[in-house]
Amino acid sequence: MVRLKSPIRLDWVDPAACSLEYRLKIIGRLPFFKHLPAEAISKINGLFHDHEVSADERIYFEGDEAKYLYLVAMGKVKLVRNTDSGREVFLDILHGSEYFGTLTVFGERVHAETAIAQTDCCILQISSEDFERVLTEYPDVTRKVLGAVSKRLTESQEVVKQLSTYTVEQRTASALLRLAGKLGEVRGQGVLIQLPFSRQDLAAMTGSTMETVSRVMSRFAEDGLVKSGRKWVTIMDMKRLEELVKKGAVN
Amino acid sequence: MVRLKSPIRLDWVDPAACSLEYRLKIIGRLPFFKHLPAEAISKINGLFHDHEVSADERIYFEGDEAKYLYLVAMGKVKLVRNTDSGREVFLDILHGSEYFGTLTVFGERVHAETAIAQTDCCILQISSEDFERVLTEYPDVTRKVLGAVSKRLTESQEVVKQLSTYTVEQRTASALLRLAGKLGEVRGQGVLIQLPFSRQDLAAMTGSTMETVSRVMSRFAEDGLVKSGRKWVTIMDMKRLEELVKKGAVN
DNA sequence: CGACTTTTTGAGTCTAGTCAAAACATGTGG
DNA sequence: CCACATGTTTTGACTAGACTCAAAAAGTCG
Repeated sequence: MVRLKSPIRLDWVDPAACSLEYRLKIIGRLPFFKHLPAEAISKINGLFHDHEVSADERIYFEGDEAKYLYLVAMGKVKLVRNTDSGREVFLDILHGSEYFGTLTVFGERVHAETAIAQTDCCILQISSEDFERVLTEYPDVTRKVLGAVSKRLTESQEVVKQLSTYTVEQRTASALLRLAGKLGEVRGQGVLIQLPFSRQDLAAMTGSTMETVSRVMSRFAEDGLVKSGRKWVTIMDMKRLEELVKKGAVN
Repeated sequence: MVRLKSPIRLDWVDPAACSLEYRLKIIGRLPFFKHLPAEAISKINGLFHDHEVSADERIYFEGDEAKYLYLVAMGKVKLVRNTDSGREVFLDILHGSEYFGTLTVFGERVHAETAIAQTDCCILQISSEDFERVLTEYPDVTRKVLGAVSKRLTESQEVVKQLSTYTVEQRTASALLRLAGKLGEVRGQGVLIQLPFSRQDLAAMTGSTMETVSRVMSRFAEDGLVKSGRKWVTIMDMKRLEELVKKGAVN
């Protein structure tokens, strides 16, 4: 079997700068703010503080007091839960203009998950009190936030279903498709997933182990479904991957 | 091994009647309405329609258009998702004064799950439009609803974590404790779970199979952790079950 | 008392986990 | 630009937890 040596270059935009203009763009793109007029966005912007985080740094820990709502301005953030035995369970990956952080406004006192910068990031944060003020001033925002949280609930339930009934192979295929849907970038024949993630990460996403995922990926590569290397994956055959998720076996 | 012959009687209150008084009590107990004054509750009550459902009947199906928000007035309702292969994945069990149904207001168009009456039930329902009117009239209700949905998200993520890392034994113990927390009733030495549920149901809750769950339950019974029979379970030793969830083995 | 469901148990198989070692990729400094 | 140090990925061998199929046993209800 031919092994590929880094056929694809991942090029990272180094953040380092969250200009005012950029902040406004990010905030204005949020599903629950995007319907607001420019002045409102500008006013809300004043309530956010920015904050650089380098790859692998923790933004907050499970159990920390939930004081802020965060936005990803640049880079990617992953949400995980740690088990008592130290294993990491992947919950979600976030990028441009997505929010995270369990807000006190939402009824929870502490963060239920840990947020880790998957790449170098620029993060915006707003305090619980300030956010509450925004909700009071713009009541329709609350409804949009409700929609956003509902959507995450639905997604989480989908993961529950998959973990309950799919094999590691199916879960892996499904995870790759989800990532491609969110972070995919067409590159020649395939779709490159614009995110550096290891077999360990993929194992956390699928509730499996590094070794098993590695075996699955090797099989996928042999069958021409993907190409991959150290911390990168390109999907070469979406269609067959999708079929595999449904039917549960490589044809 | 000694086998027990129905040591406990499950007595079911037959619904058949959702009196006005009872309806008001149910609606007023909802986490997102309970802070409202009696007149408001009474007014909101007028927007709800009641509706009897017998055990095992479907209230709505996954994929159905999401037109109503539902409340459990009497009885228990379970939420499941069906896999393509027909397997049932358990999501949640609801009883007195809990809501269900993905609302269009929440941003989703169709129900993501199927709702099944686990016992005979009395269900209250309100249309999407009417509920939206309530939200507009009482803005703080929206915030409470947000809290309720957030809580479910957190719970769902906990299930994801458990499915990813726990053994069937741990998941079974955890499921029993969760049920006991919600529906438990002290009976002599133990805590009876006030819900008729089969091994099949327990398998759906733990992402496992009837047979495996049966074996686990037999072991639990031998070790004096539970007593159980056809469609009922009594927990005899909470503490050891809890330890088992954490440590992962019967000491 | 049957007829029907649900639960239990057994035997065999397989998926996926563990432990361990080798192969490979990447970045650094000489 | 190469050689090495380090982290990542692959592969192998073994084991164990959980699934499948099948049949017997136990409850439940009319």
